[in-house]
Amino acid sequence: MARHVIRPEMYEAREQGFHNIGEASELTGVSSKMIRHYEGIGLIPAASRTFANYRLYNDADIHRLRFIKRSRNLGFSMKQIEALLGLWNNPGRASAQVKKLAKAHADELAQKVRELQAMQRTLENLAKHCHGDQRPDCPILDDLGGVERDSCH
Amino acid sequence: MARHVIRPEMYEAREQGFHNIGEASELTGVSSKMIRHYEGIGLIPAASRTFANYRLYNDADIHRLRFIKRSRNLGFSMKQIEALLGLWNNPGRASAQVKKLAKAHADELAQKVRELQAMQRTLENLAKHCHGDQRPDCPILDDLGGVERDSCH
DNA sequence: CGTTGACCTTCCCATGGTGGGAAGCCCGAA
DNA sequence: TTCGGGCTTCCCACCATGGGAAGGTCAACG
Repeated sequence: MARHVIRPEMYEAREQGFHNIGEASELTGVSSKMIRHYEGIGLIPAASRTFANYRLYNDADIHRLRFIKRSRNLGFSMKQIEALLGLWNNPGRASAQVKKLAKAHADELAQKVRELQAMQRTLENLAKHCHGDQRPDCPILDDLGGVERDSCH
Repeated sequence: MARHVIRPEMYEAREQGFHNIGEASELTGVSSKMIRHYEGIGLIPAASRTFANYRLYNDADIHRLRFIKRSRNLGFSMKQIEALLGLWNNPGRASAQVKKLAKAHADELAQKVRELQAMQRTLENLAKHCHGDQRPDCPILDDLGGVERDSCH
């Protein structure tokens, strides 16, 4: 069993399958900036370091970062990801808890979609009635300015 | 014609149809905080003041704030609103310019909707395959963790 | 007239994610 | 040994909004 090396040199860390932050970034799609940030807010544990203070990441760390990346891609917030990570690392979890989180977020997304679609519909409608030429008259500006119009149907 | 009053008292300002920031906020739905902020970033001109340094808003100011509020409700950014306000106040504008801005924003919204819907679909799909009971096995976590699955379409 | 409570003023700080950049140290290859 | 790039920490920026402190003012009521 090897001597308990707390802060190895870079070359020996690499031999043991560790990655520096740049490699971790490439392997996970999470920028170095954000990896440090996630450590700062406690979303990932503080990385071990080389003698020269470089951060070191093992496969489990990479895995965790990929989990975070994928969760971000699905629009989860940091807080939600914190909860998801907790469940992920808890063998005694109930899948119902995970499903509840996922459904809640899906509902948030659906709500957001409805809001954006409402805006979009309104805008398309306004744009449709704007002749879009050199004249200054514009129902879009009229609407934004609160002009009373007979909102054609 | 009345004496040129630069900084009147509150009571005489009110007689002349001015509102303080709280009233302006109620009339427009824009918070006092944001009204001050909009002034700070130059989105609205610096308000006139009473002798005691209270901000004063006339009907044109209220109108402008309503325009901003409505634009925000449609999801326009501050920069876009700045441009819209410029067109609104420019009698020589071409409605084509306004329409272009509106369409561009509508397209942004549509893009955002597509992104959110993709997330939502993925999530609903994952949740569908999660039994959601007391057992820890969970395809949602498996997916987030990057477990290779035969993604049953 | 005085008190009181609501309002106004400026100023600083926080949010959520992400990025930019400076100053200084370190690694690896030529 | 030198040099380009990567690493470290630290601060600042974005966008839009809100919270709150400290202090001055207004309006209404007794």
